[in-house]
This record gives sequence, structure tokens and C-alpha cells, in this order.
Amino acid sequence: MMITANRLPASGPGYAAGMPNTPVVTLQHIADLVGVHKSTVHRALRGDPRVEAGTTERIRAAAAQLGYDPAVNQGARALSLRKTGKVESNQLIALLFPVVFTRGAYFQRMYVSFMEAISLARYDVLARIHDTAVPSLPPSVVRGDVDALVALNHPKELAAVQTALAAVPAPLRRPLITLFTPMPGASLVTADLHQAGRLSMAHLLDLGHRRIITVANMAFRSEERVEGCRAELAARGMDPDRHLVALESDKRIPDEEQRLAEVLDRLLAAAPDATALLAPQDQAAQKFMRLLAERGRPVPERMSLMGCDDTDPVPGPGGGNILSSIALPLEQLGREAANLAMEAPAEPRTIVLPVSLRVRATTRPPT
Amino acid sequence: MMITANRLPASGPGYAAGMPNTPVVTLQHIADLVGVHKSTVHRALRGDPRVEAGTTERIRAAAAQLGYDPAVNQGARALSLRKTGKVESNQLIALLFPVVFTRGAYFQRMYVSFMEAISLARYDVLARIHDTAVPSLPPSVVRGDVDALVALNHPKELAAVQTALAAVPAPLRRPLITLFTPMPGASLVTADLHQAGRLSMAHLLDLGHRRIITVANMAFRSEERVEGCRAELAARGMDPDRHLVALESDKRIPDEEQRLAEVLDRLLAAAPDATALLAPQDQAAQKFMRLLAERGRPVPERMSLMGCDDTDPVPGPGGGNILSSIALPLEQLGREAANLAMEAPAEPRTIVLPVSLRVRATTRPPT
DNA sequence: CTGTTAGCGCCTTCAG
DNA sequence: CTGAAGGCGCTAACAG
Repeated sequence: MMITANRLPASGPGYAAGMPNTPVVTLQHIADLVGVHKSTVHRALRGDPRVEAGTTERIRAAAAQLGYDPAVNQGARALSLRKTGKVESNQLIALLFPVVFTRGAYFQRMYVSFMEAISLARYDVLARIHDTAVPSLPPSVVRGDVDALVALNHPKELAAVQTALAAVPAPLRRPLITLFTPMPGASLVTADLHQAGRLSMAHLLDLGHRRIITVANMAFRSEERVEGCRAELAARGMDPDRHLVALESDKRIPDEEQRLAEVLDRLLAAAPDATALLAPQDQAAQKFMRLLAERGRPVPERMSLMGCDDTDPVPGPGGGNILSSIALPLEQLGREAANLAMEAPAEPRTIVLPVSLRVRATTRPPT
Repeated sequence: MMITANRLPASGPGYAAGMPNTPVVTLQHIADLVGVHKSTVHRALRGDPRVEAGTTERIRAAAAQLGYDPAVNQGARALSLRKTGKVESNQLIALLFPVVFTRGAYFQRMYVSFMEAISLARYDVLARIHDTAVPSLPPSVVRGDVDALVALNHPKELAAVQTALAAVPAPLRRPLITLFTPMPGASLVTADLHQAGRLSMAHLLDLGHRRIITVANMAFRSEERVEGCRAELAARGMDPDRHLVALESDKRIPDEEQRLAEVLDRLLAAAPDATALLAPQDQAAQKFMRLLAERGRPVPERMSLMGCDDTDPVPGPGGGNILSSIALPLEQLGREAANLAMEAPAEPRTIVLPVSLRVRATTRPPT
């Protein structure tokens, strides 16, 4: 192994111009100024009641005067605390996510509320795009500089994160919080996707649909959603296998448009009498809508269509969104993940948030 | 001053379950294993040629075997290096931005390419939402943990950042890179907004427009854009004051819709014979379009309209974008900011990227 | 109530 | 070519 020397250029005159040459203030400096020992300074600044009130006062004043900032010497503090096994919060949460999620409203809505919750508490976010190409953990995480990790990704990548995390020394290891995908030993923040399946199925059944098709593998935990669909059928005493046809899209087809067309054609072949399509995501719903029209099944006249997530509106003639969908509480998911991360609970916890049905114009009784 | 004890819960059994109890490996551990002094280990791992080749080999093997990770003990290294005034890169870039920018395509496009460039180089991003409500610098920045800061904000907030930065001890202070807004002593990455003004004005003049109205204070550095407009007129030997009417919107009006309506009414009153409107942003353009229609001046029949930024499409009847605009290289801006930050140049540098005209359907010759 | 000491892990200088 | 010692700034245990 090789420790690469990766030096930073020293702050040059360009930045020094007009900038004060503030030195690094240490406890010793304050001690010298007040005329006490540095450990007394340490105790005074921590509010140790054993220090005489007057001394504490003088020390605090000196610290303020010198501009002492405990944050500056966090490194030394962490080093020292390691001796006794204590860990101090750095007010920093790591967030790992794949590149693909940076595009699209889905992730953005969670991300923004996550950032807001973090910033509100005066924490910071260590963001890293985490792909299989970059499987390593950020140095700050390895160093134990973060209070917790939040990871949003597919199971395989999450497993890689856990493996990497297992390799960091136990005292520096921090809790992991995943979004949507449960991982053993990690906290989980998710939406009730089973309920999402039940609600969408209930809506279509209430409208009178009896042959419904869906794609089983497109979004996070699609299987949970499909299970919910089947559970709703079962709860009504109906045969899931008869009323719901779920097929998987072929992930080997790189082009999304083609992939959707291919699975749609298979679905329609398997259930030519289907009257409703459950799309696993709004984005896909929009595309399915066009594909269905091309196949002589315009939505909603000849086919009802439901999205999921309620993130990407399908504008109708009036400009408003016409897509019936299941709304996920994305903002709340981001917030809950942030709050859980800042709590950094010693024991893994699971938070499941409710979803809600949004009935709009793409669903109607079958003709 | 008070150093608040902000302890983290120790990693509990929940996380330890199935997790190896990896200890923190230090140079001393390797030294013990190989039977040499820890300073020899240090030298060997750094590739110091003075160490005997065989010894180096054995030390490296031992390090690998124990799973030594230099990142784990960065804190101690930084502490020690402080003695000699050296600074080591943490592969970490701070990014400060206001909440408002997290919504909308404008920021997102820059942000994603910024993150991608950073991640590609195996760096990380320390993200903080920086508002006037949270004027302090992240502890990691104060501690000198980042290699550079990138800040995207309005001049007042940027000034606050510089003030806060001036207060951090000189050896821990890192270079600042701003986007769009030049600050003395900081690097700048921006688009050629003067050119944006010239190009949009040139386009309208070429179409035959002679009375053009615009808003002077809505986007970043609007004044530069307006100056460009005037420069184009001057370059053609035309009187800027006669052909261009620029007014400021009233920032005290909280509702954006109302604010735009108010300035539009003033503009139309000041130049009733105007045939074209230059909107400072695409988002505003979309709203101006509706406001103009309401005022009996439909775009483009009775009024030509240009956006700026080319971020928010205005869908036409065919679904495609119909808004003529000036495209800013937002992805490139993000990338350049990232690269500049990772270079962390000692001397401030300025990067100005070109913009380009996008002619679409909202501009046509005056009738 | 306050001072002294040792040590967290590393790097560097000085000895040998 | 390798070892020993000192110190970065902090905290905690031990003296007084």
C-alpha cells in the first residue's frame, strides 16, 4: 500500500490579500492570556462547576477576545477522545445515491426536503454519487467524521455499502439508514408500498375493472406493490391470478421506450381483455399512455391507466394533471430520513409512511 | 463561550450484529507485527527510498494484512502536519447554495454536472444550504477539512461567506469559487452574460424590432445582460435609450406573479409601442407570455418574447419548446466550478463560458 | 478548586 | 538504513 502525498497548494497571496492573518487559537493561548493552566481553560469552557466562577468568567472573556473556535481543533479532540472510546458529533450526515436519481422530480423532492431538514438543524450533508464504479466509502465516512449514512440505491449497491462499512473499524462505524430497500442491521425509511398496491387495485376494482395488467419490476420494491394488489383482490375474495397479470420488463433492453413497448405487448398478448394498466411509475405511465394510443387503446376511453409516485404530471387539455396515481410522501420521506440520521439511533429503526390515492382523469369504469 | 457536549450514541449491538469488530489499525500495530519502529513503517508506506527494499515489502504486506487504511487516521496526520505548516487534501469540496435554487431546472442542471465531475475524481461534496438565517460556515470548512468552497448566491450572502471565511485561521482557510457573481479575492466561474444581452438584442434587431422592453433586476447579474443589450445597440450606431426600455421589478412585492404583472404594466406604460419583451429568465418568460395575452398582446402575433437560460421550455401546440432564448452552458458551468475547486488554485482565476442563441417560435418580425 | 501528566496517531528532526 | 524523541491540541486521570 502507498500513502499518496496529495498536497494542497498553500494559500497564496491572492487569497491573503485583504484577509487577516488569523492564527489558530488553542486552549494554551487562552491559558497564557489568563494565567492559568490549559486544563483549567478546558474545564471552564465546558462549564465544569468545579472551576471558580470568576476564573470561568475571565477565561470565557479571553476565549471570546482571541476568537477561540472549538470547531477548529475538532481533529485533536477526536484523537484524544478515541482514548476513552467516546465519539463526538460532527453535525454531518453522509448521503449516498446513484447518478440516475439526480435527474427527475422523484429524487429531487426527497433530496430538497432532506437538505432542508439537515440545514435547519445546522447539520451538513456529505454527498456522494455512489455507483458500482465508485464502490468505496468517502474518506470522511471511513474516518468516522459523519454521524450517520443515508443511502438510496438498489439492493446490490446497498449491499456493497454495507460490506464497505463492515470494513471500517468498529469505533468509527456509523449507523446506516436506507430508503425504500430494507437491509439487515440498517434503519429503514420507506413508504407503505404494499398499501400503494392495495389502494390502486381497490380503486380500479371499485370502478368495475376485472382484468388488470401491471409491470412487476420497474421501481423500488415493485414486488411489494404487486403483493399489495394481490392482497386487495384476496381481501375481496377474488382470485389474484385471474384478475391481475404482472410481467417483468426485460432489463437487457437498454432503450427505455423499447423496453416499455416490449413488456406492454407481452402484457396485452397475455391479457387481451385487460381494461386497466397499473404503471409502476408516473414517468412510465406517460409513455405507456402514448404506446397504448398507438395500439388502438386510447386512455381513458378504451383503457384506464394509473401511475405511481405522483411525481410527474401528465398535462391534459386544460393544462392540469390528468394522471390518476398513488402519492408518495416524498418530502416527508426526506425529512424522516434526515431526522433519523441526525438521531443516529444505536438500534436500527423502521419508519413506514402512508401513501394516498389521487383519482384523476385517466381512470374510469370500463366500457 | 461554551463547548457543548454533543455526544453520539455508541454503536449498539444492533449494528454490531454480524459486523466484524475491526479495531483501528495504526502504524504501531504494523511495526509490532514486522518488528521495526513505527517511523520505519511510516517511511516504508510513503515509499521512502532510504528504507531497505525487503523491509518495505514486509511492511507493506503487514499493512495489507492488518487492513491499514491511512484515511482512518487523517485527523492525527493533519494535527501533526500543522506543526510544519503543511496541508493535505481531503478530497472534499464544500458547496454552499440557497434553498430557492434547489427547485427548478436551472440549479439542478449545474448541480448534477458538478456532482458528477466531483465524483468522477473521487472527491466528495459537503453540501450546505446557505441562507441569511444560517450564516455560519460548516464546521468542516472552519476546520480546514475541505479543499475549496464553491458558493452560488447573491452578492450579500457571498459577502457574508467571505467575512466568515476571513475569520477562519489563515492556515485553515481555503480558496473560494463563486458562480456568476464576481467577488474580490475569489475565483469566478460564469457565463458571458454580456454576450447573452448582445445576442438577444441582435436577434430582435435583425427581426426588425425597434422598441424593446426588459426587466433589469431579476436574475444573476442582470445588469451585465442589459449592458450587453445596450452595447449591441451602440455597436449598430443606435441610441440605447431610445430602443431599449429597462425597468426594475419591485422586490417588495412578495408574490412573483403580481411582481411580474406590476413591472410589465409599468413597462407597457413607458413604451406602449414596444414590440418585443426580453425576459431575464425562462420561468418569467412563461408567465409574461400569459400576462401579455391577458393584456391583449398575444405572443408572438402582437409581441415577440425572448427568455434567457434556456432551462424551462414553453410547450407549444406540438409539445415542443417554442420559447426563443439564450442557452447558458449550465452543465459546463458546474463542471468547470468542480474542476477549479479541485485544483484549489492559490491565485484567484476567472472562467467565462460562451452562451448561444436559440431561435424558436416566440420571436418573429413585428407586424 | 487547580496543576501535572500521559497519550490519542502521526510526521519530522536528530542520532546513530 | 533505522530508532528515538518531541510535539500538533485535546481530554481524562491523578495529584495536590
